[in-house]
This record gives sequence, structure tokens and C-alpha cells, in this order.
Amino acid sequence: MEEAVAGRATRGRPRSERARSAVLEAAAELLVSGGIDAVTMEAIAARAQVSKATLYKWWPSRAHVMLESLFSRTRHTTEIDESAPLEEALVSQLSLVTREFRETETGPLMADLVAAGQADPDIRAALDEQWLRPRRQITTRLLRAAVERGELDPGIDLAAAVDQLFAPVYYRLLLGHEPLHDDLAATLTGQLLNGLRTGAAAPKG
Amino acid sequence: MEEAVAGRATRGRPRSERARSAVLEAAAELLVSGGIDAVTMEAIAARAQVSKATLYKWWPSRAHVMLESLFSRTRHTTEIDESAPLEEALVSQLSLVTREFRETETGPLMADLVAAGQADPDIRAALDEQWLRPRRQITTRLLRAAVERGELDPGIDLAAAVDQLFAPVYYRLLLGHEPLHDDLAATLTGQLLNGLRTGAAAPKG
Amino acid sequence: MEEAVAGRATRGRPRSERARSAVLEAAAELLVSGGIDAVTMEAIAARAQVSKATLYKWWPSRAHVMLESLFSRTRHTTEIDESAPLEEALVSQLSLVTREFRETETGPLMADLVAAGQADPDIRAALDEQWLRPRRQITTRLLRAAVERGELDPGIDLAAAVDQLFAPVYYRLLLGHEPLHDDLAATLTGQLLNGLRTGAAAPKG
Amino acid sequence: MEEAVAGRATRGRPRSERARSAVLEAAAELLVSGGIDAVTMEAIAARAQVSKATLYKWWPSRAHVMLESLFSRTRHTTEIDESAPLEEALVSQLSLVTREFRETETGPLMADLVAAGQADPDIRAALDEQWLRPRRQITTRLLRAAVERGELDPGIDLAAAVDQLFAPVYYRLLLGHEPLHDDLAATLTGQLLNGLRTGAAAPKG
DNA sequence: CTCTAAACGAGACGGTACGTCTAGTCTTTCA
DNA sequence: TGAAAGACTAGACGTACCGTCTCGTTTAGAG
Repeated sequence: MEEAVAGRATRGRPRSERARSAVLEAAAELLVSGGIDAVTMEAIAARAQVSKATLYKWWPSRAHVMLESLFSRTRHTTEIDESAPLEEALVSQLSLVTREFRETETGPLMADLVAAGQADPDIRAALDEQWLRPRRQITTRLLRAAVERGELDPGIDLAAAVDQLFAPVYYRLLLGHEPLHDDLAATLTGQLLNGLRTGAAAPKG
Repeated sequence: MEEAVAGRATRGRPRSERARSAVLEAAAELLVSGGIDAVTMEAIAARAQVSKATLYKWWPSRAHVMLESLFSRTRHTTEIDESAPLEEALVSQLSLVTREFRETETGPLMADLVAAGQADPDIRAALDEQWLRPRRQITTRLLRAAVERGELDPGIDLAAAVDQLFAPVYYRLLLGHEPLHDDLAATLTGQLLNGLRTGAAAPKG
Repeated sequence: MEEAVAGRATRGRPRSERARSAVLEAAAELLVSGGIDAVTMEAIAARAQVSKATLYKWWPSRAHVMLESLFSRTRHTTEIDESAPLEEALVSQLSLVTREFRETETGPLMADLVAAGQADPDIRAALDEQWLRPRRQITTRLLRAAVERGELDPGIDLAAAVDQLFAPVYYRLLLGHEPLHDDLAATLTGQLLNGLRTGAAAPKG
Repeated sequence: MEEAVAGRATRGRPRSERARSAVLEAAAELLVSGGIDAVTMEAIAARAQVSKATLYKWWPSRAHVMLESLFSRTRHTTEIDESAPLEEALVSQLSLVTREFRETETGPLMADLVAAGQADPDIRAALDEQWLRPRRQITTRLLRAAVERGELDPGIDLAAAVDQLFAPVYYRLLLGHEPLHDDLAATLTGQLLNGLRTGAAAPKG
């Protein structure tokens, strides 16, 4: 028996890779050029030379297309050095996200997806599972290790701590009342680790 | 001429108060009963017995109706005792918002408005100016006074600190990965004031 | 009280006559230029500069548009001189229809409407009531008067007789196996009145 | 090469008889159960367990499938006794068709095929050649023989006469303004042969 | 006590995207 | 190499809501 490969053995015509990637590209281009409202199923289909039927067959909604478009473009913001000192690791992780949001179209895309998630639980779930949770898990792991090393207070609420690091970034992304400037990652990390009280901070050293 | 009151002196029929309040009520009812997607201009007009023309005359968009509906219902979450001790004041302020979001329709409404703000800068601005900024200003004032009293480190970034208190609440409201439980306000405040490091926390006294 | 007129008293914006006539014209033009398959609701809307919503509001289907288009164009084929001698009146009536079908777009339009009627009972009913029945009634009246004058056998089946005059015209229109030539009206009338048998015919004078 | 059998000698897999008959059956069943609109290529393929490609390979359109379905079921309406007396033979021929239309699904099927013929010349041609013409030819032959025997006036228009016998049946089938009742065949034949005029009819003996 | 003008309800309008459907074609694997 | 499976492009379907536009009808203050 020669055919050793995983064996797919599906019968009919296989899914067109051309269609898939053309759709994701079209969605990204439309987003960049015309904003979220320009990303209609109609427009995606027209630009990608794909029929609406095919679109709806593989993606249940506009937002799902954008989700996949997002994930297919940005993977690297999870790649940090977890063996670095705690504060350094946290700052590095936060910096990656902050810069990605500020300097690429990932920022507006993410904002729009969070918005879409309010009306569509599927979007919200996908966003959480495929984007937020992996990042939160890394941070939780970092903090828990520090607790075990005796660096952090064992009584802390890890979930709340993680949110105090990440939430401000998304909050500013969505509301825009303050910019996502370069020092933000370090400031958030420093203030949370050391607290705001006078003297409490023996910052870095 | 008796009419000495300030200006106006418009001739025609005055704006109908009935229409105004009927619209705001209709919007709120629709939101509660059918979610954000049920709040269409068409539906508001039908339910409020108001013509679409009137609707568009006074509110430029669906989201503006919801904004006014929001503001006309919740004012009291800014009313805290600023003379209380710092931690107590902060916890009290955060608790008010958290409870309001968790227990009334203000939560979903706010989430939808933040979402709407992604596509409409007017919404975003109104949300910031009429809701977020007043609350941030109170918190900033509290923190600045504590700095001046010598309780807090003068080097802290006030804007970032405020976000580390409030952002997690909105973040959880929008993403739903963790609940808005009762202890959240105290946890966020305690962890930020005292920091996470071992020993640093001699929380309160 | 001056206002004595019937009073329309409709409240909202009145129906646009422009839209109505543009639709009927567009439908006719599309039919002529591209055949029945070109007459889609989509194309009518586009050509008439009318929204699809308006189209569907006033006409439940494509075929109803064509029906009204037909009726708004041809009324005169019922105008014959009923006081003429029987054979002359019948030939004249049949000739009008035959020529109308052969020389104008009413022929193909009628054929398509009969076809549409197979799938849509509304079409079939409208076609019968508004087109066929009025014409059949005239013919029935002519024949009945002739019976009463003693010209025709009182035992004849009027409905069948009418069909033996008209049906061949529609039959040829739909099947096309024989042309709708000029003599057809006279031939059908003569053969039916006089019969096919030898000698029976003392055909005319 | 052993395969010596007569002819064929085509290479590859032979056409599947299973597919052919399953398609024709499926088409008939769909027509009966859901009317003409239920007979889509899609539905036929699904019901017959046949791929659409195969369907299109052997039948160029939906209507061709229905045509073949029609012809594969009804052949016997041409089998009459041409040696019978003229009126008897004509009535017998008309009766066969009338009953077939009234009592089986051939009626609606024929109506739909005539309808389909308006949009598809192939259908119209097939319908004429394979169904209508054979029947018209028999009638024409009967009438011509009667002319030669001196029973009928030699001046008659045979084509028109045939239409005056058959057209009313199809006309009623398509328009439905009058039923295809049992006496129709006799009435149509009698009225045409004897004419409508008083006294002319000394019908039969 | 009129006149006038703005705001009102009703509702039709052109436009656009929606999500579904069927038509035909194309590309695989199976027999 | 034909057939079954099924993915593909194309485009019409009928619906919903958008924001605008007439209408005829109130409802006040100005004259």
C-alpha cells in the first residue's frame, strides 16, 4: 500500500484555496480603504470574485470573515521570552500588543470585532478563545510563577491583575480618550507591581 | 411687551415633549426586550407613534437616541463622598458603576454604545464627554489630593492609574470572560494601591 | 360647506404616478428588447429608477407587472360594431385580435402571460377576468342574439362555439405550428357557422 | 480483443440506465407532489441520486426532462380506429386526449410544457414534433379521406379545421375558464361538422 | 380672532445590503 | 472514462432598514 498519507479521501471537488485567501485579502483591503462599514458581504464577494453563496457557506457572517482575516495576519504577539525577569517579560508582552494596535490595522480591526461581538455571541466567543485567552494565559503563567518564587503576594487575584495590565490598552483603543503611547506598557506594569503608595515602590533598582 | 424671558421667541408650534419622551422610552423598551438589533429607527418610530421625520429631526442617528436614553436614566453613579478616605472613596465609586452595569440594562446599553462608537465618532465623543470624563475627573481628583497629602507617590501616571481602576470593568462588560462580581471594586483598588509584590502590601491597617 | 368632492383624505405621501408609469414602460421595453427572461424585477427596478421595495409594494410579482403593462396598452380590441350582420361582426372581432397578436408585442406578451399563469393562479385569474372574459362575453352575446333571431340552431353549446372561434388563435400563438394569417378570422368563422359537410354550406352569397 | 459483440464498442463506462429511469421517475414524482415549481434540476438530482453534471449531460434543460418524462408515459392516445365513420373517429380521438388531460397528471404536465415552450424554442419544437404533429396528422388524414369520399366540402381549410377541434381542449387546459367535461369531444365535433346555422344540422341520423 | 409658521403623523420614495435560492460549470475520487 | 459528490461563479429573489420627501393636520404666538 503506497498511499500512506493522512488520507482525506473526500469525494467531491475540494474547497478552493484561491477563494479562501481571496476573501481574506479582500476583507482586509476593504477594511483599510473604507473602514468597517465598507466591509459588506456584497463587497467582499465582488472584490474577491467569489459568489455570495460560497461566502456564506464558509463564513456565517461578515464578522467571522474579519476574525479569520485578523488571525491569519497576526500571530507573533504571543512570542515573548517567558524566562526573562517578571517585570521585563510583562512589559515586553504588553509592548508587543500596544505597538501592534497602534501601528498596524490590527488596532481598528480589533476594535470593530469587539464591537461586532456585542451583537454576535459567536464573535465574542471566537475573539476570547482565539485571541484573548491565549494571551491572558501567558500572563497568568508569568504571575503564578512569580508567586511561587515568592516575588508576588500569594493573596492576589490573578484574573483581576491580568485585567489591570491588559484592559487599559483595549479601553483606550475603544474609547480613544488617551493615546497608546510607548511608555504605557512600562507604566502599567510598574504601577501595578509596586502599587501607588508612597515609598511602597522600590521600583526596579 | 411682557415676554422678557431669554430669547427664543419662536413662532410656530413648539417641540412636542410627548414625542421626545415617547422616543426615549420606546428605545429603552426595545433594547430590553429585543437586544440592540431590535432598536432600529423604524421600530422606535412605530412604537413611539412618532414619524421617522421627527425622529431624524431631533436625533441624527440610532445611537444618539440610545445615548440620550442612557443619560436620561442614570445620573447617580457620580454621587460619591469625596471626603472619605482614599481607598474607601475609590471602592465606593467603582462599586456604583459595577453594580449599575450588572443589575440594570445600563450594562448592555453601555456595551452597545461603545460598539456603536467604533463606527460613529459622534457617539464616541458624546460617550466620553458626557459619561466617562466626568467619572474619570472625580477619580483623578481623588488621586491627586492623595498625592498632595503625601499618601501616593508623586511620580505616578494619573491617567494610567485611573484606567487601571476603570478599564477592567468595561473590559469585562464587553468581553465577558470574567463576571462583574461584588469584590471586584475592592480587589482592583487594593491591588493597584498596594502593588502585587510580597510584603509591599500592608493593606490598610 | 364648499368641499363637496369625493374627498380622498389619504394621509401620507401620495403614490407616485411617475413610478407607476415608469415601471410599466420599463417592463414593456425589457420585454421587447430581451424577451420574457429579461423582464426581471431587478431589471425593471433599475431601468425605471424605482426601488425594488416600491415594486413589490404595488405588484406582487413580475407577472402582475406584465399584466398591467398589457392592459394599459391595449383596450381597443373589444370595440366592434355589434349591430353588424353576425358573420361580419365575428370576423371583425377575430381579426382585431389576430392582427394585434401578429403585429404588436401584445402577441408574445400574451403568450408569456398564459405561460406565467400556469404557475400563478392570480395571473391566470386576472388574465381571464380582465382580458378573455370580456371578449368571450361579446361573442356570446352576438351568438345568442342570432339564436334568438332564428339564424342559429337553438341547441348549440355557446361556450364551445366561442372556443372554436378563439381557441385556434391562442393555440397558434402558443405553439406556432401555423401562422396567424389574414384569412384566419374569416375561415374560422365560415367553417364553424356553415359546417364542414358538403352542401351544408351555402357560404355567404 | 475478445469483445466482439455487435456495435457499440465505446470505451469507458457505459451510460447508466439506472440514472436515466431514476431521473424520469423523480421528475414525475416531483411534479405530482409539488407542482411544476418543485421540478428543479437541483431537486431532480437529489431525489434521483444523480449528479447535476450527469443531468445536464443528457438533458439540456428542466423542460427536456419533463418532455421525456411525458413521452415515456403516454403513447396510447394516438391509437384510434381510423376505419370508423368520420364523426365517430374524431370524437373518439378527441375523447382520448380530453380524458387523459382531465384524469391523469398529463394535463398539468402538458400545460407546463406549453408554458416552458414560450421561453425555450427547443421545447416548443419537441412538443410539436413528438406530440402535437402526430395527432394532427391523424386528424388531417381522417378529414382528407372524408373530403375524398365526398362527405366534406372540398374547399375547407384542413389545418384550421383541425385546430377548431383540438385548440379548445388546450385552450381550456391552459386557461381553465371552462371544464374539460365528457361531452366536449362530441360537441366540438358535431358543431364543426354541421355548423351552427339553423336547419343545417341534421346531425347524424 | 384671525393669520402664520413650525412641528407633527403618516407613509411612499430611491437605495443598498441582506441571506437564500437555482442555474449551470468545474474538479475531484470511485468504480 | 463515465458517474457521483459536491464546490464553484453568477445573479435574481423577496425582505428590511436606511434617510429623505411629500402630504394634510395640529398648535402655538403674533398681529
